[in-house]
Amino acid sequence: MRNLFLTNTLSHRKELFTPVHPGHVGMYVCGPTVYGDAHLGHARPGVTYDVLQKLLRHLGYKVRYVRNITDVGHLENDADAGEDKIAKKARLAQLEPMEVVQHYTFRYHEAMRLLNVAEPSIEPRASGHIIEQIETVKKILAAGYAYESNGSVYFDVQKYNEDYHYGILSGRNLDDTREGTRSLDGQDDKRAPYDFALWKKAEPQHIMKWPSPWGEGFPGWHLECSVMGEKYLGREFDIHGGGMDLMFPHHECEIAQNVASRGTGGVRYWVHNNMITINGQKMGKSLGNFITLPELFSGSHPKLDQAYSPMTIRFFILQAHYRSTLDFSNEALQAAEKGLRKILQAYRDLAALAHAAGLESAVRGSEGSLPQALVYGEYLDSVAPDQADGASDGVRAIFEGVYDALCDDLNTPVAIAALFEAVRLINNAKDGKEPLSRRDLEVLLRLFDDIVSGVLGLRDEAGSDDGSQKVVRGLMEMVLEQRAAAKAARDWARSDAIRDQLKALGITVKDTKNGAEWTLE
RNA sequence: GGUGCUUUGGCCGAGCGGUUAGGCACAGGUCUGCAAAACCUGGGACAGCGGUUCGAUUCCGCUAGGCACCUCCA
Repeated sequence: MRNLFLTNTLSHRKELFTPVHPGHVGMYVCGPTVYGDAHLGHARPGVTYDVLQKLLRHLGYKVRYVRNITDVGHLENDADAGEDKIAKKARLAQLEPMEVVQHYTFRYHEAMRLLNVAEPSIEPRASGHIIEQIETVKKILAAGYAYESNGSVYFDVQKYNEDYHYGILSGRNLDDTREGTRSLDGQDDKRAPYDFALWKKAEPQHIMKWPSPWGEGFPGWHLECSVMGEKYLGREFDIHGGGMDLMFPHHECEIAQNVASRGTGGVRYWVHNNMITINGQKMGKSLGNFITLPELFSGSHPKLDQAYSPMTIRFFILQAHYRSTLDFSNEALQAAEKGLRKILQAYRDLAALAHAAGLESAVRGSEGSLPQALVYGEYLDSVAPDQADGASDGVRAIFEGVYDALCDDLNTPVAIAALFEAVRLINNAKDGKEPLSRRDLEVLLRLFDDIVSGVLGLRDEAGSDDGSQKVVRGLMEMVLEQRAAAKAARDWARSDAIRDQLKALGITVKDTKNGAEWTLE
């Protein structure tokens, strides 16, 4: 099995990944709080950890991927008067909180499906784990790292910091935190401003509340991830992912809760993706500068010059390293769109070349030249080949370059650069300039199936097969025969008219040496 | 105020102590009835100032700009 290196936020350096249980990986990623549509920022962790889990599977690990849905406990702010985000949305929309949750959970799933993000193995909800959360609060109280106050329970950061290091993940100490913490009104129940809620007392008018030893209330936001991570992955598991903005306080609190309740931080590798920015500034709800995924897919936002397909968004994200900020702009998206098109076109051509050599793609259907998408929720179970024996030097270098890059802290941009080298080879072969050997074709096809389609999850949207595709192909063949006849008769007006009419339908026709080709936008 | 990150050609973005990814855009060429695509070739960058070094874009320091977290945020 190839070595995989990941940057661990705990140590601030790249570490060789070694799982707790050989051959198995437990991975937990913070999912969305479902009180609004997912925006471009949410696409980043979605895609990043999707690629990570697909790579892990491709390297031969059995992966259990847990991604939660936060449907209770996430407050507008930390003051006692802070309102639950979902309860607030429900109040404004005059809906049951669970209606809000249901609606946006569905919308989130739909956006992830379009982005070709595979379903997690388990998708637990905070509201479904109230009992477990109460049990954990009891444990922390029993250990002496929490206190009850007026029906709420708070984590005693000061006490914890005497025995452990609060700030181990984010690299700060309590004094820094103390200085920076702003004083908010209505924090009288807490002993210190940096203490955080494990259990919050519910006001009488609250809808989302549960009985507990401390009265009716609801769990604190940080608690769910500690509890559900332990429940499904064990007291010590491999990877915990999330956005960098969650590092503090969310993940810091999670570690503190873990240590206080079970004596271990619980996570071997903390992985954090960076933010997507717009005009150099973080895209976020509070800044009001975010663009939702449905808006991006339809182009319905004043900042958008056009609609961008889900695959364009996915490719755009993968062209930057996950730990760098990535700046949104129409120019960057359009460049990504063209680059993606180029890779997918080469993939089609590769499949055709391989087909001619008697080789079949593992991904596409048995006929036609379009590589088919992997079905949602599926991933290639084929394990990465160790090497590209027998291939030419150029192909071997590409093969190794791709795997080395992906295994080097998930360096997708470098892997993609190597794939563009392959595109050049494929194009040369297609033009008959420099034919690829059968073995080269075999290795490249396997690489594209495994990596482009499998791990990177880039699929050919135009070619998604829904039965009617076959009919369309037949019709196109007929139409292009008519046009070829017109051309043979040097009836340019007619041949151009056919091409223009097809163009109006979104079908681009290109004349090549081997006859006309067409692509659907 | 505290902590950390960052500054790469027209744009997006990798990377690295010595041979400087890739994509998009641009220019020239091949091909073509035209168009498009494809292919080939090309120009161009490492914020500024010092230092370490045989040699720095890469390491260190300073200056300037930008960003993130410290409050909810992927």
